[in-house]
Amino acid sequence: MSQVFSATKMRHRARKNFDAGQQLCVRLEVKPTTLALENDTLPTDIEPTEPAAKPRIRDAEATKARILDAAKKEFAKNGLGGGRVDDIAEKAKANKRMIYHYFGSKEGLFQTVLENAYVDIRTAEQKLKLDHIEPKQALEKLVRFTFDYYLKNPEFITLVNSENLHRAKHLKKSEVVKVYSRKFVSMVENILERGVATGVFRAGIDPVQLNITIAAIGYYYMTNRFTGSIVFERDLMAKEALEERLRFNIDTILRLVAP
Amino acid sequence: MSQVFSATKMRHRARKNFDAGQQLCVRLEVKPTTLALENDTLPTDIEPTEPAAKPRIRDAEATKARILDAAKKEFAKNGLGGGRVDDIAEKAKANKRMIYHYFGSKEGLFQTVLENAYVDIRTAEQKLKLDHIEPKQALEKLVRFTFDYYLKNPEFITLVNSENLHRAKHLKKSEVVKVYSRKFVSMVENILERGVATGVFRAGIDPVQLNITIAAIGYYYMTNRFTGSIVFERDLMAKEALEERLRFNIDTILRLVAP
DNA sequence: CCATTAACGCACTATCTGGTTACTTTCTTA
DNA sequence: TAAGAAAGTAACCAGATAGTGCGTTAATGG
Repeated sequence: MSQVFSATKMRHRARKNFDAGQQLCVRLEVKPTTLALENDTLPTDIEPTEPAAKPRIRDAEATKARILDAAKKEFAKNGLGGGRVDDIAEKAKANKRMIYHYFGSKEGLFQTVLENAYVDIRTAEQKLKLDHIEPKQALEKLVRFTFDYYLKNPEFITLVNSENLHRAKHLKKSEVVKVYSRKFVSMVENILERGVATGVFRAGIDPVQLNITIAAIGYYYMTNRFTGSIVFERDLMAKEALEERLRFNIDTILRLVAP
Repeated sequence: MSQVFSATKMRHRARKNFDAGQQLCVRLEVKPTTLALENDTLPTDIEPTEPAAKPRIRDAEATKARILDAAKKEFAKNGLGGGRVDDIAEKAKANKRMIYHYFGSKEGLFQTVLENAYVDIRTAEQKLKLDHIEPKQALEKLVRFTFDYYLKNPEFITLVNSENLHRAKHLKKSEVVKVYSRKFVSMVENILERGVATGVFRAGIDPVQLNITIAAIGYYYMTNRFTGSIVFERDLMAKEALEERLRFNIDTILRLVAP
């Protein structure tokens, strides 16, 4: 009857196996985890899931990181509105209070997650060092990278979609993102200029429009992979389908910039 | 003190200006709308928003339509998870009970809204009669239509995004959508074939890939109009920006299919 | 004109959910 | 090593929120 659970587990149970009118009583019987051993003689049917007094180590940075990671997954899966703070805390193996301590609110947490996501992709793009590669190859590499990045980081797409549903109110506040974006645009601008000079690209192409198009042909394919697979009656995520799409995308962009 | 509200309004007030422990008493004093005039001498400060005993007309189809319209707006604005059934009922000037009567559940309502959205765009596409136009012009017309449709019906985009967040579980159940989609793909296929025959298009282009690309370059621009305006530091929704983007898109597609 | 049916509406519930209060425990440093 | 700061925790709450039971009212058809 009086099995000992960790307090967290208990709360979880109380929520799932809800028995109207009793939940409060059950909760109040529970003692904090660390005090559990103060009770008098314990029954023998206790499972020793918690070997001894676990020497809990404190690490603010690690906890923050775990929360951010869990939040990224949760928001990516369910959006900002559908994401649950309780679930994030549980997945991060952190107390919900910590989330409010470090990030202030659910929206504050979302903003940090989103900001990090943008910094991540922009950083990865800078690492490509496209300025040092021949223009045509640089462009192909960028198309390939963009497609692969969306493929391997589908959370990025879902987070951005969520943010657009909220009219970019969180991103507006971020100054870092603007700095990174400027660098990115000028990178593509540089490729175009070099290509025009060599005569491999035609002149007069707006780097922003080109950027948008490169992102679009990959982004749309990924974000609509579920409805797309139904509408077009083929598995858009099959290996061959992905390879075919990437080839098509590279072809599209190279034809677009060709003289 | 004893102002007369419609029962619906009253409920709304009770929720916003919540005063714990009193809401029930307030509610119970309220009489149904049609009985409001049975009360004794009315105070003079009543605004005659409801002229007399309104002869409420019954129309199942009209009510359903109002619910669907309100639901489309609500789901488009807040997603499936963020959309509120109470708000839909209020906006539709219908009772929440009717939503469950006609659509079974929140998800059932969403599914109907989504299905209608797909049927709407596919119907509009069929009306273009692209089979009877010269291939090059047909393709340009399709690119233009797609872009304009997204521009004028932003709900379509948000609904599709929401559906993809839920891995297309609702669309999977819809047979109508598949039939309409098939027609659409074969329409583009026909344009391509005719163009190849005339020699204005190159051979070997997959109509599905072309379709995806045409959709992508418009869809991405619209769905990311908020974050995009920040990242690229220009108002993507300004008149000139929209015109420039459309020109760029037409150019992209025509260069893609050119021999 | 009456009775059946279908449209409509109110009050209510079980449960969830973001956020907070009021602590305890561990770490750091003076 | 004492004491303050920082990290961590459980319990709790007010206000939503999807969904329902059951009664009322208008249309319909015999």
